[in-house]
Amino acid sequence: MIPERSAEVLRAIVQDYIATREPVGSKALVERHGFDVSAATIRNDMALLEEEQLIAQPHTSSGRIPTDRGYRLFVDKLNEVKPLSAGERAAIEGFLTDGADLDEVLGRTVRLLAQLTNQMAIVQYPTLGKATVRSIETVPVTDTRVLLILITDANRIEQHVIDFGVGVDAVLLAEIRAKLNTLLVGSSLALVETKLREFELEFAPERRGLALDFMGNLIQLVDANRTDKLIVAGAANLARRESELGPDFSGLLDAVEQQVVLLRLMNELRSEQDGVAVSIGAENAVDGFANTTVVVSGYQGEGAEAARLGVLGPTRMDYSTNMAAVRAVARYLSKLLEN
Amino acid sequence: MIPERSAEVLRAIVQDYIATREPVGSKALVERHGFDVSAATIRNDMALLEEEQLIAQPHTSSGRIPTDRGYRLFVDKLNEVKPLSAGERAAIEGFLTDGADLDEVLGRTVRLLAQLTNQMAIVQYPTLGKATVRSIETVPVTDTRVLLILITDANRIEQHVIDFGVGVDAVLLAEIRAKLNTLLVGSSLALVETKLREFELEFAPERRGLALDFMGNLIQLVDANRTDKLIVAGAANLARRESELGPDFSGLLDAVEQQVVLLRLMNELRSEQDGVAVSIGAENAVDGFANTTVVVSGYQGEGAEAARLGVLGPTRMDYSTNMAAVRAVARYLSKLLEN
DNA sequence: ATTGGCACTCAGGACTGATGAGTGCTAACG
DNA sequence: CGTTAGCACTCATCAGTCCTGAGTGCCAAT
Repeated sequence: MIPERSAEVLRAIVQDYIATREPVGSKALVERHGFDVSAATIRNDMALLEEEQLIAQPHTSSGRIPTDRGYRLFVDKLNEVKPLSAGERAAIEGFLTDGADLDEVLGRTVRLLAQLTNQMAIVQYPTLGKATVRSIETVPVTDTRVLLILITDANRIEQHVIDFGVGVDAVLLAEIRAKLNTLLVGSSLALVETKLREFELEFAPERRGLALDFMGNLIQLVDANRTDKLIVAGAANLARRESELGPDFSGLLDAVEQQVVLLRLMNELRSEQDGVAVSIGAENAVDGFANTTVVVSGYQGEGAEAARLGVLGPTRMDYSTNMAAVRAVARYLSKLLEN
Repeated sequence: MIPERSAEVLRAIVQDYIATREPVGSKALVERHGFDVSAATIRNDMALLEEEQLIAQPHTSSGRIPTDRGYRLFVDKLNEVKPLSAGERAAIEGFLTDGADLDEVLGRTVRLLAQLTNQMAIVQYPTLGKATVRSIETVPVTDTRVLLILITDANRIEQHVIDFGVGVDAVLLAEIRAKLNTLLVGSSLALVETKLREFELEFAPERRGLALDFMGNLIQLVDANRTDKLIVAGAANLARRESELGPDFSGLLDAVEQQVVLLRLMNELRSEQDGVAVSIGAENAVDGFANTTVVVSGYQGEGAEAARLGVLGPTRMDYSTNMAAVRAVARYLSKLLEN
């Protein structure tokens, strides 16, 4: 176990390093943090911390910086998530007013989070695995094309244009739609595909072409709903601190654009205390993320499964502020979506 | 007027500079480009080019680099847009297969363009000023919410959830919808707002609340359509060449995220020869874009007004390849959208 | 108009020594 | 035993110096 004062020293090192972006030495530590011991004593503590691999020296004759493990201990044990300032609370409430449109709400959320933390913000769309079908609608677009609309009880609406290639018999289409509604309304999205597979045979052969086309597209639509989707804001914030992000900054941007790595990262993080999870540096276990930290929290929409939101920045970030902001925004968003 | 050989020298300088990213000197020029004159002669030509502000010296004793004006002359007069390689053509055709969904097609397009040019790619959604209303549909979502759908003859579909706050009378809603369809089908989007304003009074006072709400949302939907919208891909390509983009790279990313500056930039560019327009460095007249070049071309969707697509990169870019790629992708996309 | 020759400029690399922040260790202290 | 003062040591950083070589501009000769 690490003695009380040594832990205090670690906390001081992390705080100073985050503030100044310079390795911090024993003398500066005593001066700036009012320790009642001499610099030499602090040095002994630092030797201990170094043995535990919580801090490291960039060069032999330089001060110390926290390691990933050091940040981890700081986040887990030493860091008190400070409450947001009144201004920040006001910003959240002002920004996240109600709006019927999910896209719009999430778009505002992600920009708010980026602005609040000065990091890159990420919001994952609610996954719909547990949502159920409320209704299936069709709207003719041209004589060969039909807009297929899927409405779920999570108030989410997905649509897709089907191009049948040939002229569509409106009556037949209406019949198919009615049958599918009867079959599917109220059932969970996860079950739609199996139900449809069983249902195929109920159509007379001469109608089957159209029906199959229809159902194929419906399955796609459901799948599209289950595929996770991210929106991102504040790439510029990342660029501004590029030097702290290691050599492969463009690879990072690539990963963000591809989304797949980010999704994995967010989904692997199970939130611990306070609903906020943090993954630091090498813990990310992804190429190019060695110098980045991801702060994530979950949020819930009505009916929808939990999804996640968070920020991404250099390991040398302000953990207090960012964790507080992520937590607060996640809560507000959950509240907002419940209406 | 600039003599034949001097122009040739400028072309050689631009090509070498783009290839090597180093200032190019007279001797290297003679060696690599088979000029039949001595280095001293080339130096005289360079002195002339410098007088015309087409090239400049970073340091007194260094080779020359092209100025914005130099690039401009190169693009206008000296550059032959080279045809795409067979592989590139294949990539375009393979990538841009048909798909009924506009979002999807444009998304694929922008990624393709980013990959083809190794720059950041931008695609503007087709503006709908000249499109006409094909139909207006409504789909109930909950008892207080209705999905409003606007379908235009440009095969574009926009939808928005209206939250009436109170329970909706389905019959009344259907009536309103029918009336609006009668009124608006076939009329251009630009006229929708005026027509609606005149129409307001035709509803009996007790029905007016619902109708006004409905019509207000419809106007918003049309407006949303006229507001230009961009999608972007390949930010990582930009980051990879950050050093060439001047000091304020993060400002650039900011501008891209805000979109408004980019939109202005794209819309100000009127394409000249070959349908491809180029704006170089200071010509952009926007803060932070001093070291970037924007290559833009227009494309047309059926019925829709021309929109634009292009790439953004450092002034020191491969103009031939990028102009060719932008032109080719714009053409393919136009062809694709006509179906 | 072109060319060879030549003096000149200057960025960049290599080397130097001084500075100072910061360290680890040891011996003394309470 | 924890703490402290003292001290020798390390090493990044900075400024200064010198050197080299690529590249130039100009001039007189062709």
